[in-house]
Amino acid sequence: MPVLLYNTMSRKLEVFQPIHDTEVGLYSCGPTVYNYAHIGNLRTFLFEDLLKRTLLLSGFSVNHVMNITDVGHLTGDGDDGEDKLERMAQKTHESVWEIARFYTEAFFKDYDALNMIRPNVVCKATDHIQQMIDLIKRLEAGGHTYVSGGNVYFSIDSIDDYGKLARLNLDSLKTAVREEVEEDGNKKNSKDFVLWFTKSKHGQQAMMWDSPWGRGFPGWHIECSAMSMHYLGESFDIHCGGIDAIPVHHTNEIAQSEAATGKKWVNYWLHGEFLLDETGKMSKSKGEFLTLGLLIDKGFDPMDYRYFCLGGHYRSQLKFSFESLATARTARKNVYERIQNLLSQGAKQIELTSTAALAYKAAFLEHIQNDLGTPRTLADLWGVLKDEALDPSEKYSLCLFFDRIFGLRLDGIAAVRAEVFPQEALDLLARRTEAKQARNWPLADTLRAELDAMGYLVKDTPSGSSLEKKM
RNA sequence: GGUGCCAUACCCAAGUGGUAAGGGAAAGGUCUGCAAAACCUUGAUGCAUCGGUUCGAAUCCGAUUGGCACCUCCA
Repeated sequence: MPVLLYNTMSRKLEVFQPIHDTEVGLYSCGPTVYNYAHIGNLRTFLFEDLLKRTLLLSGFSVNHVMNITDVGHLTGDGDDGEDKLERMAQKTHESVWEIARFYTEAFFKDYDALNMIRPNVVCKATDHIQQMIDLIKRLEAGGHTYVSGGNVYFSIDSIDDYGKLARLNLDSLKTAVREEVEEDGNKKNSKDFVLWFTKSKHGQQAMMWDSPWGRGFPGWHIECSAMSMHYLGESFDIHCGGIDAIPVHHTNEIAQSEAATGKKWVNYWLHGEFLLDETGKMSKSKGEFLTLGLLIDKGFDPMDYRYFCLGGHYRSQLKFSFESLATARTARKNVYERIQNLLSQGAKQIELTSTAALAYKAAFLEHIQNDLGTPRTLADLWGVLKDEALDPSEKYSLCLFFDRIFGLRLDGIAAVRAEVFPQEALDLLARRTEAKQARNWPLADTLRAELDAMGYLVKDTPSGSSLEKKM
């Protein structure tokens, strides 16, 4: 079955066809490691994980490359831009290397907690300075660069299709420079961008390398071009990232990559939409800094956030609130409980053969392969769980199949809750049962309240009373 | 100022021409000493407003209103 993906370049749904048969080259713009990732950042990585899982389930092999931006990510695009890592280093009095390392580790901790499949290659910008210098040399040889004020710039007027991804209207952009943004007087065209810095107004950079243009550091955009081509070749299949990368970062990547090779660089561009909070766009500087760690501190499981993201389509803005997250948590727990019940009924993983089960599987594939229709597949999941015509093993097996996309760790659910209750709680429960038998309702209710205060829920069933740990 | 996106029930959210997925919340019921839990049932005659195209529109076109994003580091 074909996989349909929305390509930002064409603004259309396209049938996905890799360059090499069934092998897919996938590059995703990784994190900037000067701070924790917030849950909006993580949403984009979740979308990429879903994409990768969909390709894998569809029979492709995926070579996934992700970069770590540990240098050159400036707060501004002019030659006076300050490096985010440098600024954080000044604030915390740690070295930029320590900061980058710390937040890289923190990033992958979140990555694993959200059950995302790790990339095949994780590459740090600082390990690939030579590839960047080589690429700049090629651009220089091709007449696409100029040196001004000590920095090497890419000249967008040296190519004729600048801005094709974002469909930029260059004339109107030139006149729309905002007042508070200081113009970089070194640029011939205001949309030109820096490939190599040797000058920065903001003191000494800790990270500097020798280059043909002097000791300095690379611009942000060149890193993705250099590393993606290094690992995936001069033309590859998919490049993805957040929607904000379209007008500047990806636009500049395309310009320099295609100017250097003279070839079409990437065939499919996929972008994830933003997660919004109550005030609009989520940012690290405004309002509550929402990290996965904060969610966990508030009692949520990373899978709650994963389920929450599954509920919205990746190309739509999604509104985050703790209320919505709690909704997702309840829903997710209900799924887990139903699966637990299936296991209690003796459900096992089997090969699906019935017409009904195969129909569910086919519908699921159709939905996920249609531009990652995760909200629809969640509905498929509920349809399966509630369908009386399916037997427990069929339901369970379908759930596990679906989970190859969902990644909700449904395969880790055990048949019975292996919970051990403290003797104190069991004693209280026993006393309550006695009280009930003696029809001493006030005492029974008091004991129930005590257990509740201890964090245990009492469940009365026809076969007796039992405890459950409150979640 | 320029560009683009969106507007679906109490909330979140699918659905791009054929008569409104799903989840949560809520209500009712069964059960219960009473609760909780569990299980069952119920939900938009309508998809911001107005007009148009069509046999037929939430879905296409136009206008209006409202919200958001990007153009500046940002996932």
